Amino acid sequence: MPELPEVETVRRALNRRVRGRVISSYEVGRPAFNRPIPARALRRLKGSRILAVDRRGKYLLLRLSRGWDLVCHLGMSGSVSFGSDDGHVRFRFTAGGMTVKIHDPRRFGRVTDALPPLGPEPLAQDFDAAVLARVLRGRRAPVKSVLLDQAALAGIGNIYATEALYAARIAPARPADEVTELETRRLCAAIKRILKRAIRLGGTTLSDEAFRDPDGRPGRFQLATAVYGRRRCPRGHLLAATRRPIAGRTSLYCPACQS
DNA sequence: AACGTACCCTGCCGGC
DNA sequence: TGCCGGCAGGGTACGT
Repeated sequence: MPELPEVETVRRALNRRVRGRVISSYEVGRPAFNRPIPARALRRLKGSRILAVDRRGKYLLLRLSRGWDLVCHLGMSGSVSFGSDDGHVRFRFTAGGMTVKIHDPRRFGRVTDALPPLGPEPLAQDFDAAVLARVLRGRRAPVKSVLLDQAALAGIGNIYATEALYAARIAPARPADEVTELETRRLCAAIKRILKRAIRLGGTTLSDEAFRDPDGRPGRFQLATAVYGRRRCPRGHLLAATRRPIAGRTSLYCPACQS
């Protein structure tokens, strides 16, 4: 479920509530996530102070005293809550009297202590068209596949890749290394603009059961999408959905506006 | 190395 | 109304 803007929304709320607190207890759900939480992480959890909550791509990082990070990924259906949400709790901890729960019906989320290799951070100061050009260079795969590849570029998922490619007027199936310099500049600007706007709107909530922030509030970016979740583009063209998915996901695009 | 595919899970939705 | 297939915002492990 959550892409960069949703994770950033969670990060901010979490940071406000738990920074500086010491973890006093935790509980692993039964069943927990699909992948187990490493025992070495659980062993040193209790007694660690949360120095800050950061984010890298779609990962939440709890910066802990004793020099390590608890790394949380919300998978496709994960959410973080302080209070409610009593079903499907896969992991929870209490820090300074505040209980944080990770709720995840599909169990694709994971809690661990190390990050996989990740590409550049699209909202970092130094992310520009030259960096994006390096990401795309030498890749014959569809440009959308490369955007979704977390080792190439961190944080982008299907919603924001779809929106950014529409805004940059690039068809998702275009081979990445055939994207021109001008298009790369448009794509870079679109990625930054769209991610920032989505963060400002608190992320995307596609349905009642979908993403909520830790206080239970839905996002509002779904009201601002140009193509995702729509039938026609803003210029009135009928959108197409690729039956042959790109990178295992269906792709929505406007054949008239994107090439 | 880069790319495609299968797989991991549960819940919802539309079609019959 | 009820059942069933298809689909969903994620990553990972493989084979080529």
